Amino acid sequence: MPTIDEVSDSLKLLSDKTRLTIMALLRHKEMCVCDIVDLLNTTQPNISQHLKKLRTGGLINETRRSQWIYYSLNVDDKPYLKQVIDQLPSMQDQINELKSQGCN
Amino acid sequence: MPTIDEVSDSLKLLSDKTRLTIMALLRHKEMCVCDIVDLLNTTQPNISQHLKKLRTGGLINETRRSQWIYYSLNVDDKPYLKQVIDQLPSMQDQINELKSQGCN
DNA sequence: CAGTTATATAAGTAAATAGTTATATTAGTG
DNA sequence: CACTAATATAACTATTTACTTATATAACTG
Repeated sequence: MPTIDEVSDSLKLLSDKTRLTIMALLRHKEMCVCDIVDLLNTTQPNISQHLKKLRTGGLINETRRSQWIYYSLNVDDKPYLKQVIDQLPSMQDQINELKSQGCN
Repeated sequence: MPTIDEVSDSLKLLSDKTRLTIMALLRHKEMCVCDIVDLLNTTQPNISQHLKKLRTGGLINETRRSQWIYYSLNVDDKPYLKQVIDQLPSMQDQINELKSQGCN
């Protein structure tokens, strides 16, 4: 059973619109920073900072593959977040739109 | 399917420690303001303001019974919050402790 | 190694937010 | 109606937070 502090910390991370959208994106597949920057309408440092918070908070994983750093969901150990994340709206359309271009 | 904005607004309400604790309390039973003030360690105006936010955000109901205003959970229309709220730690011990005194 | 791409970090700013103290409102009671 | 109890509102303050711009780091490429 998680503590109130644990839950509120996790929810604080998810309660920001930009970060929640990132989570909704990563639900589909792992992505590198430039993918996310292209999909959300904001700057690279902004995304980098949000990713760092999600990473530090233990909600996502980071793995470098040559020059790209890929981020992916890491919420299997937080069952109390499962339903919220599972029920985020699909971002498939936005992802498809981007596919024609691609940041790399 | 809720929108990102809906979800992030709800999560913002839940992400505050005081408000999340209030929700954890109301999971057990409806309570009036003075009950909550006694259980959490803070002031009456602080609780009143948090209750107002939860109320405006549609997460709790308010009903007056003579001089007391009782608050209760109102999350049945938000399935994406169910698991988070269901898995909040039990507050039964704290509630029992208070029962011996009672604010009214 | 010089240039370029991907990402992170730093520093600053404006806005949002939680909490406090003081006061208002509403209802019950003698 | 005066008094008290329960709750809400207002005004203020300190802190947090998201975002921006500028710069640093790291990896790849000719």
